[in-house]
Amino acid sequence: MAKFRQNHTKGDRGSAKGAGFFYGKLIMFTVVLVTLALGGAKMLSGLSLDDLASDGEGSTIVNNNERYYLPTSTTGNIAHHKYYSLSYNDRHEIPEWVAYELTAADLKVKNVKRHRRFNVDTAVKGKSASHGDYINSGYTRGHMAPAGDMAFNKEAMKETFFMSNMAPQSKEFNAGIWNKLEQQGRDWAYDNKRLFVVTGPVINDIKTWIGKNEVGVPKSFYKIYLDLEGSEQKGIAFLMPHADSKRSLKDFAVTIDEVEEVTGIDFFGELMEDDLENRIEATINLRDWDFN
DNA sequence: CTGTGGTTC
DNA sequence: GAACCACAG
Repeated sequence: MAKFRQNHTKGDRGSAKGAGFFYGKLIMFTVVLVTLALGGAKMLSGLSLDDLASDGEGSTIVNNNERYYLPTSTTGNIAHHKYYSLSYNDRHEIPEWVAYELTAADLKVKNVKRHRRFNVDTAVKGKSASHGDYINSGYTRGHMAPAGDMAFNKEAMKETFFMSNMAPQSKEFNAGIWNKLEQQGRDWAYDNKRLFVVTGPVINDIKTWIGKNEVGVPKSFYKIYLDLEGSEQKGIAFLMPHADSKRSLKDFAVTIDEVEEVTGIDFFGELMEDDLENRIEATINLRDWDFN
């Protein structure tokens, strides 16, 4: 558990320019240090984050000035932004996962106005979807890291409007049950003080492509909430068909293991002790989560 | 909250 | 381009 959060403070964030190099070095250093500390006897000097990720080792990131262990990447195309990290699939031009922390403290901050402009994410490699790909496609740009989760800070919200954070969603789904799930997550973060959130489309199940850049339209989406702060450490996952529904969110709850099987991603392999990981990932404890 | 389009400067 | 209002779910 102590491995989840490190002793960084919110005040010592690097300035915008030049921070990338510093963080790059810092991340590489911490990856090596932590991996060795975890008992890995491998020679890791010189390995980059992407090497580790594509080796299925997971990775770490200084995000919100705290260090997190991230899911494995099937593409090795990881981008670390100031307020979230993502693994990008440039074939379909959508992320395979977007990960960040969601805290009660952030949710208490007065909301900033919704950002409008969508920007190409220069931190990911390969093709990017454009604004135009979504226009008149019948699909809206669905945030994986929701703007509503990053409303504590103008810059954080702006980051959620990177095209790399988008996946095509029908407006009914986006504003419907998906929105409901996001709101439920904010309520849980408020109650549990701090959640770790991983969200994405199911990449290997694309139903069609839109726009000149042929952006993949997923058949389903997942979202995982992990709570390591409370007395009862717990996790819950949701797997949702890409269609609006009037059913209860409970009907879409699955184990983290199930999402891992469907996506081929190892979400918390480096995050927890094996026995804790196994218990949390194999179990759905609906009673531990207070549904609205 | 999730999105959209249109207008103004 | 950014800021603003208005609309729909």
